[in-house]
Amino acid sequence: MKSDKISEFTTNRLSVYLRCLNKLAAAGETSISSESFALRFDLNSAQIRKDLANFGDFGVRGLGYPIDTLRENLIKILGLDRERHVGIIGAGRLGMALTDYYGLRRANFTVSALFDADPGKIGKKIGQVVILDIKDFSAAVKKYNIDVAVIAVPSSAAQIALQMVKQSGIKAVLNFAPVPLKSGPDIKVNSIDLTTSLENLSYFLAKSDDAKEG
Amino acid sequence: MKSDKISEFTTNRLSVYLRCLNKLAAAGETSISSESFALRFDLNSAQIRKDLANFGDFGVRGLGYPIDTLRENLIKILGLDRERHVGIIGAGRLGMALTDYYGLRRANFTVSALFDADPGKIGKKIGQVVILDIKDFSAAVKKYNIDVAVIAVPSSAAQIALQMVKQSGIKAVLNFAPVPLKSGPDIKVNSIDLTTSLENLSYFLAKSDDAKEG
DNA sequence: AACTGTGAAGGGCTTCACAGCG
DNA sequence: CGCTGTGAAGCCCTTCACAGTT
Repeated sequence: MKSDKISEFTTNRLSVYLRCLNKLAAAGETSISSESFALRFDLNSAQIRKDLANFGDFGVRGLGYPIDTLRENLIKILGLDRERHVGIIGAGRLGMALTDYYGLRRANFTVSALFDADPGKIGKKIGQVVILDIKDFSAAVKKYNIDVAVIAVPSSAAQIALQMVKQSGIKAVLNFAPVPLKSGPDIKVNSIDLTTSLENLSYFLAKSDDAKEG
Repeated sequence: MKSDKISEFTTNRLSVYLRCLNKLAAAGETSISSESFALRFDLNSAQIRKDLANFGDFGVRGLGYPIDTLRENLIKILGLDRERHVGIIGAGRLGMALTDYYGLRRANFTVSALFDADPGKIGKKIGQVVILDIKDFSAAVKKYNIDVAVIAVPSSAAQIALQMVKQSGIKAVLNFAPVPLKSGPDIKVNSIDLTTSLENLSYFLAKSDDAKEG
């Protein structure tokens, strides 16, 4: 184990590995080789061995990786063994859809509150989760021990929302607004940019069109 | 202009550039240098010049890039000048939220239909968009000229959905199911993996926790 | 003088290939 | 013999540095 500086490519793959291991465990499998594991993704087996070797010697030469202990190790490495509290900023369609998104629960993330500026929304509930006034954000962060913020507001409001998040002391942010945010050090902002994904598909299709036409 | 093989890193940045240019144009700016453009993202100016130089000599030495013509060029390059028709598979919360997501319209994508297997949903409408029986998918693809599919079904159904999409002849897919899909050549599958993004945040927080504890 | 376009250098992620262990 | 763990090679993306253009 020599975890210097782990790349995001690596940790993202660990997340994928874990989901696959969960399935294998449920199917009663007890061990797997890097080679047959790699076949389940579009990966080279050395990639998998290297990824895992960053965190420990989990494998057994001649046999492969024991599934149960590898699962437990990945859960610890990814921090999925502790509960996280999430505050979602923006109670639009996206914010509401995320509120009872099962993937959050599976990652041990609990949505503690939704926030919005619209007086017509404040006080309403999405399932168990209440919509609070955005003005009470900092207070709610302390009250509910919120450690992850989700930015689900229009692009024009995203930078201000991030500013508020930073001031509240939160260190981890998931951003859905399709704008480059100035974050700064010591805080992690993961952006999910639907617009870029769509335009990337558009580029691919346009390229194919052009190839056909000449 | 020597567009051999353009990397996805490049096209994704082009998408971000374009959005910024739209803002600049709306603000009445007429030209911008790669250096001051780079400051708006976390990028090196050479990166921007190289990205653009893949597609043409859009700049003017001594002056920078004219905003209007660069915008028009990026729109053409990304294929945003032609309308695309989208079919969304899965009329759950996510599918419905996407149906009237403004980002789709902005990229010149029109949602033609939603598809679901639940008889209780079939026939209902989300705004202007009707929910069709998934069994009629291939017919609807032809009828509406659908060229982009969005997979918004549970993980367990995602691979089957993709199979159906392939058989219908669609070449571009946006997948929200957090599973590695076997796609094959000649078809482009962009996955948006919320689970990985969340677990990546979890990893970051766990690492910080550990650093504090020793 | 200002700024683009680009060959060359640099840096990082992936793949190869094999030593070493069970 | 099978499979892991890993140094070295390969490959690709980014950054540097500067010649060339207006």
